[in-house]
Amino acid sequence: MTDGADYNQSLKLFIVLSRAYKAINETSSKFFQEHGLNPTEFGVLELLYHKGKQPLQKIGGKILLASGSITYVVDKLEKKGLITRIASPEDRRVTYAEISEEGHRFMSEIFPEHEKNLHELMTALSDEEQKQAIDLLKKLGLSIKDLSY
Amino acid sequence: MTDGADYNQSLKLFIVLSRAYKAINETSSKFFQEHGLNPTEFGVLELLYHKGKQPLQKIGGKILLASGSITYVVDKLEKKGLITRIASPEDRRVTYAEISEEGHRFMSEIFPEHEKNLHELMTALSDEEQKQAIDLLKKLGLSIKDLSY
DNA sequence: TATTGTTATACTCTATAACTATA
DNA sequence: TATAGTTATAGAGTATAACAATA
Repeated sequence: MTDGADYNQSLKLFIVLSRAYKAINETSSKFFQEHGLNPTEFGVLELLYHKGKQPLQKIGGKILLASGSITYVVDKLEKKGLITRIASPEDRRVTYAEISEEGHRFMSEIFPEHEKNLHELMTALSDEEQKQAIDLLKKLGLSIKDLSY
Repeated sequence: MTDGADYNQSLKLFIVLSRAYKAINETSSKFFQEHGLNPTEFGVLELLYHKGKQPLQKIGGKILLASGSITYVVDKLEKKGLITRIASPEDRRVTYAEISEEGHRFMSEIFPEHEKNLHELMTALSDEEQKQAIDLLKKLGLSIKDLSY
């Protein structure tokens, strides 16, 4: 195989990867929006739902958002009553965001629905094919992360 | 296998798919930006580079952008000297966007570099694994598109 | 001095609606 | 009437920089 063909195959992989991602993401985003959230807000809420309270700083790191933007997103979620700010007793510079009772109830309802939606979108692939795809994409994603250091 | 486990696997596939896509996309976006373009502008330019001149209307359809937004993007590319507007002789309502000589030179330089970057990002997967990934993702992407009709 | 989070501000991108000109 | 593209406008989301409080 020539290098040219190789390049072409990588481009093709990028294209099908983009299309699959965008198709799924579009569906998910619509779902979030129906529940009054944008993808960033859902991401923060999901983080707090699954990993417990987090310093704002840390949320910014995980969601890749500047500190000023975190304040903006956290404000919005707090105004919706889905999270609360909690001052850290150890370090008074630090503020935690924690999911509220209402937020927890909310996520308990919509997260399984989100999972179900994803499951339905994935039914084109058999169980075994999904496993293969997961392995390949995990390998790919991890290696790229390594490259970017 | 229970339904629960199934759902979990779909979620996992979504997560690794998102991570891989975002990692690649971030790298590509940075590359575009280094050359003065955002991903949308690159997308339009790539379309014109590979498919020849297109009515603005049609560009909007392919890139999924409202007509007012297309005007905005095309304006920017035109100001950069990378494309030109051409009035249609047959239907005077129609305007084509065509890549300029400068735009063509520009793409002849950066597109192969873009491909090379992608190729390097994909080297974690063997030739055979890339083929598998392409098949799986194509299958997935197509089926989701079908679902959304 | 460095770090956390907030505030103020500006910018980019996109959508919408009203419009012009053509068909 | 319908369509293509433009213009004007507004809004969401993000980044940046200056700042206050704390370490």
